Amino acid sequence: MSTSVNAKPAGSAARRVRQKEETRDRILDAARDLFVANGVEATTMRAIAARIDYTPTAIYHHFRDKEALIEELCYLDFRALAAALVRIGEIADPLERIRKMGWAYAEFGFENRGQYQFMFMTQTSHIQVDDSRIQKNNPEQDAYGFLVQTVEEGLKKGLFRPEFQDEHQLAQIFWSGLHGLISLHIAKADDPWITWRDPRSTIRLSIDVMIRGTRRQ
Amino acid sequence: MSTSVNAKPAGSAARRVRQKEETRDRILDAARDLFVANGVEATTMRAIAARIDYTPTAIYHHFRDKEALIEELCYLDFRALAAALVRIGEIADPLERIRKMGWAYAEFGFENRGQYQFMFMTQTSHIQVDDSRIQKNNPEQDAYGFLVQTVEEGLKKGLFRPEFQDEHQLAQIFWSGLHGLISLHIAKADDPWITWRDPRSTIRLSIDVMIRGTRRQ
DNA sequence: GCGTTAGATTAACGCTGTTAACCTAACGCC
DNA sequence: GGCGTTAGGTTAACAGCGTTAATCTAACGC
Repeated sequence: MSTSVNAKPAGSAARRVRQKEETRDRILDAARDLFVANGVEATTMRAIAARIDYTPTAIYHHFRDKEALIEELCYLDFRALAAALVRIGEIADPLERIRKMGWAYAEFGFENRGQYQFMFMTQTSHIQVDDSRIQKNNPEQDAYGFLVQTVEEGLKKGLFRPEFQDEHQLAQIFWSGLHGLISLHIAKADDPWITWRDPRSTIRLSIDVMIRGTRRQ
Repeated sequence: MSTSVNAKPAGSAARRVRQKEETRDRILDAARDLFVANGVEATTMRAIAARIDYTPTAIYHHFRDKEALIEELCYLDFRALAAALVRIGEIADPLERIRKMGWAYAEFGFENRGQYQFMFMTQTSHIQVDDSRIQKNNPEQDAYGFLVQTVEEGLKKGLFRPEFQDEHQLAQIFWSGLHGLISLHIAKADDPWITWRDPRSTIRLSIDVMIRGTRRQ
């Protein structure tokens, strides 16, 4: 995954700016690699710096502190997730769209365990992506808003059983059903206590269960 | 929640043993309080020691290191969870038992957010409760085993749709449906991005969805 | 050519988990 | 009853952590 969102600026003396952005991106790439490999907590600023042959202090010229670095990666990953879901928006039937979204969401989680972990499995009460950076309800940027919209469409078409009235509550049921399996699989994958089945097969069944359990008749 | 599992030993010169156990329990109680209040990572050995007026080094006479201390609390909490579920075992109908177990499980999670977090939401690939300490499949000690047994009973009675054959896979669907909501609520409770609904109400609906989605006809 | 600027470095601070060395009170034993 | 042994506790210290103040230096605009 490329770290930079926009193209680099070109120009005569604006090379400085470009070089600074390149350094910034190298920091982000190194941080992502180490976060994914060893976890956020276990990754030190010194290790990130060493990987790109800088001193730890250099990072602080690009990011306020370690938390700001994590936050920036979160922001990029939330956009990447939304981008992975967005072409599914073309599917007309809301239920079928939910099915495909769920599948794509789970795939993102299993393929990007490290990112998934610090996007959804760590307490982020203060690490919050600035509202101004991700446009709420824009499907290209806000995956949760996209799901809520799809559920709302299904509600309007009367596809769900009458006890479901609230698009947020219903979206949260779908979301957490998938998140539960993905996150348990990430946290407890190596735990011999649990006899794990193939997670993708369980995800498929789980989506079926949730759609069958919520749709009208 | 009491930390000690067994009664203290009584006797003439075995007071030493009893006193050591009392200190050990005070360490565990202090650690639990701080873990729950501030999280595992943010809680320092020095803070735990200070809370009971010992030096940090004293803890190391009772626990190998911080990880062993966490592991001990995990062990106690897994037993506490299983104990909270065990009287539900009396309910005859497996589906109704699953419903009640789910409800009790979620209640445990919402009421013990700190414990829940380090029981199910943190990577425990090395922190593993010794197999010899919790008896697998004993409902009083192994909550997951209890769920699998209940699902298995339902499978034998033909209560589930034919595509569900595997008691582990089905148990994992039920478990992760609840875990998803509990863990998202713990990790993202303060995130203004998500419009949260009352979690207990969503849990009730979610259990209904999963039972309706899996039961025969 | 020169003052200014900004990315990078060196050195250090306070904090963390952990350990070696020691201290001391209570034990079993003669 | 005195004594070596034991074990829970302390003091002091180590290496490594995130972070920061002071400094160095190379390139910029004028």
